[in-house]
Amino acid sequence: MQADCFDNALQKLRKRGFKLTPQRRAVLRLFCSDDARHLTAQQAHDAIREREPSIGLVTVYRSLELFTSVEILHRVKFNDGFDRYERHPGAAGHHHHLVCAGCGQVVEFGDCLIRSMEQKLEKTSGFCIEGHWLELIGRCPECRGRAKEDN
Amino acid sequence: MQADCFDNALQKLRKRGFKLTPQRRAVLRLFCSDDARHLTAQQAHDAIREREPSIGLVTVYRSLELFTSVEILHRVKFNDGFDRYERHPGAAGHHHHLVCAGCGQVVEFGDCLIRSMEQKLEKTSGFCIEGHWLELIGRCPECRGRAKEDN
DNA sequence: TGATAATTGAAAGTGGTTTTCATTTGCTAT
DNA sequence: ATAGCAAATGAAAACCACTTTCAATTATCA
Repeated sequence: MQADCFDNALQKLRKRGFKLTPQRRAVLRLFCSDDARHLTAQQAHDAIREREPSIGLVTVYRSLELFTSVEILHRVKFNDGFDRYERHPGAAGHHHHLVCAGCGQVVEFGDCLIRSMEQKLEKTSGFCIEGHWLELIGRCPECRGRAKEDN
Repeated sequence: MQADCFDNALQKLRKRGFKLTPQRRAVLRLFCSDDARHLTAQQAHDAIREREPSIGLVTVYRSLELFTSVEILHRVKFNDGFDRYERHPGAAGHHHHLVCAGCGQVVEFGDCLIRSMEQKLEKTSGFCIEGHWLELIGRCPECRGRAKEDN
């Protein structure tokens, strides 16, 4: 749990006139904890209910939407149909995701090689490129080991 | 309409024991036409109904699913929530999509720069990378012009 | 401390896609 | 040709992640 993360977010909400409810604090607390990464709304709801059993899934959805709109969180549309949320990376934190096809764990990586591809493409297509979306799918070391055993 | 495309697909279905119904022929005919690219199920249904008014949307979905499973078509999960289908690119035809944020038109491009990124990442992460998914979002020349006029 | 507008939770709604089920239809063996 | 049968179709209902509605609650401020 990073205290700055939590306090900065609270201040951001207060400054914009949003109410600081226990439910919103609970969602913030979760995403400011060190191990909360790439959570789906359902996963976040499950985690929060351990401390706050009465919180509704709908409220989690609404909090995630609100926090995304004020750039406290960042919404990532994964190809499995579940949106995921992570702390907003800020100006310098652009990255992509490597997802394990076996266990679903997610590893982040930078986008060092995409910019040059975009520049080439802008010349050949005439498009002005505004953003990109990259996801790699693979198998983590543990799941590769397990696959070998199964054979 | 490319005759080989159509005939090859029919033969593939027959070989695997699937029935050659008028509905399946109609879906194949559409996707073997030269201008059919990146169609959603709804778009395909609309197009097919002009010649085959009685075909149901459900049957189109089922045909697209079947053709994807036997690698006649390729399903692309776009971030706008609509799956799109295109002719299966075969061994050498791997590519990605550049989507115009204004009009939605789609341009394909090769993936020349991704392999080297993947190799680097396999070393640092220990993952065995099995696939990737890349979509660029931009604005085509026409939509850029229109945006200027509006200002 | 009370007024009030925002927030919450439960239930209902959305929209793309899939499943169910009764009917129809290609295909194969006669 | 044609009967028999499994596979395919169409319509309606179900699915499922997510969003909206609405009445009840609550954080904030005068």
